[in-house]
Amino acid sequence: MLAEKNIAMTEYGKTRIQRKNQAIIFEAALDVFSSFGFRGATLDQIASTAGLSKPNLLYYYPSKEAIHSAVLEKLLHTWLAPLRELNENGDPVEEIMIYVINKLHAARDFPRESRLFANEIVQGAPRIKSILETDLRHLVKEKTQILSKWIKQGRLAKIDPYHLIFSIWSLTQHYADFDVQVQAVTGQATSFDEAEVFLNHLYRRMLTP
Amino acid sequence: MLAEKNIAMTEYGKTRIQRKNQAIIFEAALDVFSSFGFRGATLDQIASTAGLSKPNLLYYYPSKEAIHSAVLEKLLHTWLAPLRELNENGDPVEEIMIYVINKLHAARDFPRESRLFANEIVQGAPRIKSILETDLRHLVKEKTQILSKWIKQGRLAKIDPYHLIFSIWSLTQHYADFDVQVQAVTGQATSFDEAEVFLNHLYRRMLTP
DNA sequence: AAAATGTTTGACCATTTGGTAAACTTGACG
DNA sequence: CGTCAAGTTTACCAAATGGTCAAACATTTT
Repeated sequence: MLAEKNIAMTEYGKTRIQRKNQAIIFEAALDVFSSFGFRGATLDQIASTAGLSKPNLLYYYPSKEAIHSAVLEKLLHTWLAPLRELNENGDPVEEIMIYVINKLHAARDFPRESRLFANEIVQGAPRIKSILETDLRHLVKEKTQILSKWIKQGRLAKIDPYHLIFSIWSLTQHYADFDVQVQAVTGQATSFDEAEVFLNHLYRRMLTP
Repeated sequence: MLAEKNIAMTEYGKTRIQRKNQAIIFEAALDVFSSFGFRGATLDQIASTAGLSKPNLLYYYPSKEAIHSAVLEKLLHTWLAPLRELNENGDPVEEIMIYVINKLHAARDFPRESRLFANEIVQGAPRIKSILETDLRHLVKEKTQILSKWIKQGRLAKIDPYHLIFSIWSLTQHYADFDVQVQAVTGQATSFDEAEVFLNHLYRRMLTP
């Protein structure tokens, strides 16, 4: 019955205490997994970050894997939201700029989420490969078709739509994932305002037909 | 005397066997560390990849840390080489294009090195932060001054030189570090030729004054 | 060939780590 | 208030892991 309960709880907590502790664990896990990757993170670390005991963690989630999956899955959804909003009926360059800036702000506001992702993918995405190959792939395909249409209509410069999307992911997430490097090189806290100016210049120049 | 010997050997092997085995270990360690990160990698894994026993590994390197450091340090040197070649006396746009393409080819030809780096930095660069803050920082500063000069001379579009360099790192290494994602989304092996066309378009458009 | 030096291995150790069992405490509720 | 379920903790376990060591095995030197 423990198992059933835990599976059920993964999606929606039931009691007040369950809700609270699951949120706490979720936060702690995000913190630790994003800093150290799956194998680098330990249950003790997550437990102590959450202010709970290790067996107590395992009362709410059946295993380390389960915690990681829970965090990762919830993330995927919100992480892809900005791309979903790319609107066929808007102005091509402006629509893409909105997407770029949204992604940049996501990197600024949710760096842990970005790094969790980066950790997973750099190591071969063992736990989310299948999702990338289905959900993400379909979403991207859908959006590249819009981009291709715009290009055919002469409203967008002739560029490879897939590589355009990759470039947006890469350039925006870089400010979260490689933040240490950016800070080490500039000697200051990362300026997302500067980044915004830069990306604005880059994409307008590149995309205008 | 073991310790002394090992330290000395780290840089240049002495006997024939030392040279051979150190090269083998180095390769194996690069393989394993780049796939799983520092904590995700195990000595047993490295040993079996190298075709040696674990104690035998530790005969050549005093610790897991030491192996990792050795690999990482040797890498840093070659990894930064392309940027060093940015030549003040060349044509601005062409010089940058050469750098971009060199970096792209490095990502294509040395993906393990790129991923090792990515793993390290995503997790806060605990082992190379100091190098980033000194060597890398100085090198980048030097090169941004060249870029700034070119901009002032009107030979390059007005963009932030630091962010230009970040963008090059980000866009090129993306094809190595996030290769799984690229392949999952496109459904094919990553086409570096397409990437080259894309980056060529992007940077020429962006940089031409 | 003997001695000296270099290389490899099997057996072992201490610590860490994911996970469990059972006792104990707390809270919900009639 | 008393009972029962929910929640928490203490003590523990087995496997994995980084690392040691002395003995065995090779290779080179004399």
